Amino acid sequence: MRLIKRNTIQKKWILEAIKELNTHAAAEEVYDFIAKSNPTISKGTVYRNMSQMAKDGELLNIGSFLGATHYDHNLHEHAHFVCNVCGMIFDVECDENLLGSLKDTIVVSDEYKISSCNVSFGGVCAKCGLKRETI
Amino acid sequence: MRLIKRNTIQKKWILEAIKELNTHAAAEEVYDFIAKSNPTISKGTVYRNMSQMAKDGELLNIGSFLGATHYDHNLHEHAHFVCNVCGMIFDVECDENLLGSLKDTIVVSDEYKISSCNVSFGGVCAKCGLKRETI
DNA sequence: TTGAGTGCAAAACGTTTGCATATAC
DNA sequence: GTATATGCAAACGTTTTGCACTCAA
Repeated sequence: MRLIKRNTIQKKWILEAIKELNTHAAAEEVYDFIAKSNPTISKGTVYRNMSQMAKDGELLNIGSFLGATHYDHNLHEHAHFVCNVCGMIFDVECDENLLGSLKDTIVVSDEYKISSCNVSFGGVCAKCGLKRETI
Repeated sequence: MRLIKRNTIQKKWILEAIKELNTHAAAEEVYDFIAKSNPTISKGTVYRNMSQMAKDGELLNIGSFLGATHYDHNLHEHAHFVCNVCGMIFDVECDENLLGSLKDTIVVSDEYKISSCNVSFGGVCAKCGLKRETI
């Protein structure tokens, strides 16, 4: 277990970037965004911090889509829609009670202890759907 | 669009392997399993077939966990639990109606068209929980 | 002062791809 | 016979890692 935790400026940049981007960003996007104003930051630092922050509950790991792991600064439990064409991720407005109660309704098992719940939908977004029709 | 589809022996091996393994296998595991008896099969073929079979609905892509994409031969809609320590994946018995109705209850949006739904839980399985206690 | 965290570069990992060959139809 | 699917190996993009150095506490 980690006992001491330092507040580095890099970690501050990363949290700010995810919030400002507001696109359920992957590490690469966050790195690119920060590097514009602070080109000395390293990719390793971004990857290291983002996965640690997810473990610490400061970010939500919402899953791996189209090859990259995406994070959410919105810690409130909610679902996502992922466009399988362009990779765009939308927040999904679904029955809050239903989603919230999903965890409680599962049959209790002594095989595992649940600590997180991930609901994601896949499909095609309106923009990509239109593009396809015109081809 | 693919017009013709051939039934190769490799595809047969792959489907058999996933069913026999019955572990929500990733491509690497399937390759290793087949290679024991048929060492000439190539990884590229396994990857190509598994992703195509998922698109065709012959397999279910249940998501990317701990770095690899996992598939299910059980096409019936159900949820999964993933152990964040050992990567073991369990089928989760949860209220069937609840899971089935989740898709229907989401607020209709003209931003996207949903075609798949993925529910996964994360945590620690009993085996890994025990190991931790003894450390 | 000191060790947690950084920057850098190399490597690891899962996956995709190009191409000549083999094979299902 | 023909074009799809294969085997192989090289390449790709994401992520992890080792190491010397920096800087927050």
